Amino acid sequence: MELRHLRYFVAVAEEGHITRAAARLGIAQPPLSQQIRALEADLGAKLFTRLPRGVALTAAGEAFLREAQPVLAGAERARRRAVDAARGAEGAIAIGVTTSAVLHPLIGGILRRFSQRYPGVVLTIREANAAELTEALERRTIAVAFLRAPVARPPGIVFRELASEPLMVVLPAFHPLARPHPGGIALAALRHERFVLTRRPDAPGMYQDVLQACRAAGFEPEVAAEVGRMLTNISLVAAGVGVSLVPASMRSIRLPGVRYRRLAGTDGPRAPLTVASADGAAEPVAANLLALAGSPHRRPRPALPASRTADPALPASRVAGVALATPGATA
Amino acid sequence: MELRHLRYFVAVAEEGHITRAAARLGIAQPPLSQQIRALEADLGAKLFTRLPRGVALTAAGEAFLREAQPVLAGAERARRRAVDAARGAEGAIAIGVTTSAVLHPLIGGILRRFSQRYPGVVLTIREANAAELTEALERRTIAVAFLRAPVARPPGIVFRELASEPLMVVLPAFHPLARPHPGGIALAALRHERFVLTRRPDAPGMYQDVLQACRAAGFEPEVAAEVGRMLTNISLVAAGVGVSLVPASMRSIRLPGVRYRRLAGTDGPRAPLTVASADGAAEPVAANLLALAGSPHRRPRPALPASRTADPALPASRVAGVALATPGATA
DNA sequence: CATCTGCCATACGTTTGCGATATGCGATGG
DNA sequence: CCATCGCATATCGCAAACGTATGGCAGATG
Repeated sequence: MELRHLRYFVAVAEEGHITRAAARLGIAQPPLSQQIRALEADLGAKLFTRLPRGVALTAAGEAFLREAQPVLAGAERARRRAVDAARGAEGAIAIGVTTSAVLHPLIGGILRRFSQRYPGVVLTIREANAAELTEALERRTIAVAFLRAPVARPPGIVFRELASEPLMVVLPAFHPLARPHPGGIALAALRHERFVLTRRPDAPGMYQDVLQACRAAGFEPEVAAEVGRMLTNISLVAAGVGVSLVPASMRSIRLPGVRYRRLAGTDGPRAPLTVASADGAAEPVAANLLALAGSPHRRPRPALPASRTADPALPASRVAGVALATPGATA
Repeated sequence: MELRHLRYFVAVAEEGHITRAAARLGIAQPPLSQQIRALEADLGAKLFTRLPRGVALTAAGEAFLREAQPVLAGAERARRRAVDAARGAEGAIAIGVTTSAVLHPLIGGILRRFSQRYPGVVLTIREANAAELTEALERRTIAVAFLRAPVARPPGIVFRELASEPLMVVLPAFHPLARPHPGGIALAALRHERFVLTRRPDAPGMYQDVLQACRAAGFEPEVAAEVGRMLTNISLVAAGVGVSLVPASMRSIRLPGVRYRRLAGTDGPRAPLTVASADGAAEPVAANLLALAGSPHRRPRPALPASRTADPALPASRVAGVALATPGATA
């Protein structure tokens, strides 16, 4: 028994007529008669009673028809599911983000566009620091990670910088420097401040970048606190522990008593935004997500003439409303 | 895409190994490789990643496997359902019975054995008089009918007498003839009684038989009441309206104040038990029921030596416990 | 480091069987 | 009674499925 037999049988059953069914199937009548008889012989049961004008289903034929139709539909569904899965339009993907990365509007846009374009994909998002995400990538617990600066570069994991943005000064509202500064705050003006810095255990990253920037400005910063997450920085600044330098998009965190101020100049320290993934044969779903991250939607391309038709794209500062599913376990 | 592709794919997916799957399928390895590749080409999606040792499912393969297995199971189920339906082991049948026929132990036994042997068949039983059942057979509303004496013989309907039994006298308990009669009651002893008879409008049947028997016994019976159903006979006898003659198996109706007495002699009037059905190409389910009715289980066959091993068959007088489903409408 | 082994892919010949064309047979309808 | 309709049968051609033989690549082995 093959699917062809089922297709032919259903056609004949629906037409009640072998010749018409053959026309509908695009084959001649004799082969169709043969296939029907072969099916009957295979089952050991007559499916049709031959009438003078056409054919009619027997009780066995009725029963077989009821089962054959779902089988054919199931076969088509199997094809569709496989194709969808191959396109990456169906399936699941687990990704990881750092708190500071997910606040960047680019990431929000990527996740929003991905979930819109591939509604059949279940997106699981885990939030952790860069070191944990890198390890999760190695274990294949997650397929893609969005983070700031890489803290390790294990083999088999590729990192690609999507964007970078300047660091901003975070100040308590009562701080003298918190008043508006048209040209931004010179880094050297912070030489007597106490700093709250995000600590990445023996690893490069923004911790080093900030230190180097301060040294370039001519002073060694005094560290008031070292924290594990950049969100904590801002809390401590709000508590008056000190000042800090955070990526510009962290402004989305609008704690009371906190002010964000630009740094003076354009050559100040910057925070990268990085996507990391296993190289090798990427799963289609992950490939789609990476493709979306690789072609930043409506990123201004200076070389091109501005002839592209503007569309009602979301303002870049808005964080997209992607549903975040946080799985319980880490392993 | 054919079922063969699904069978092959599932085997390879389950084995994780083309060569082993080929052995399991009883074919050589190259054709299996070809068929898998043909399936992949047909779907336009790779289903396996070729590993140095065996193969592994891709995401598309995983999705396809989840769908392919139910499809194969569904195909096998379709085969089974068709075969069962052809055997008459599955489906539905509507039959009709008269009240007096269904009380006969033979009918009870037939229905009990049928529902035991073919538990997959939904049995619908309708109760009506012989004329209505005959018409229902013509309309194909029912497939088989069990009744007493045929009242009409339309073309295309075949009647077969299954058995016959003597009529018995039904008397009120206070009637002088109700006391035990070792040799039975002679019909002539009823010459002065008033009779309750089952009327079949302008048709042959037991009504005529009773009249003829009385005339043969030398008297014209005085009719006290004519009723439509034999069950009503007994009610009227219990009410003291008169006496009646009913088939012996009607003794199952044990109304208070009613006594059943045998008729004297062996050549008295008898009530047949008849099965009626459409001839032509009988549906398998109906054919099975007729076959069961045609080979009366454990009917004593006088010509054979009595060497058959007795089994704990039910006493012949017991009416089997078949669930009766009475459909609402007649049409 | 060279060799061997295991496994999948490719090549090619054989055969099965599907489909097309031509025709026969039975029943129906005018 | 003849024409028509519809399924069955016969025969042929060809595509495709299967088998045998062989190549190629990557681990495993000594």
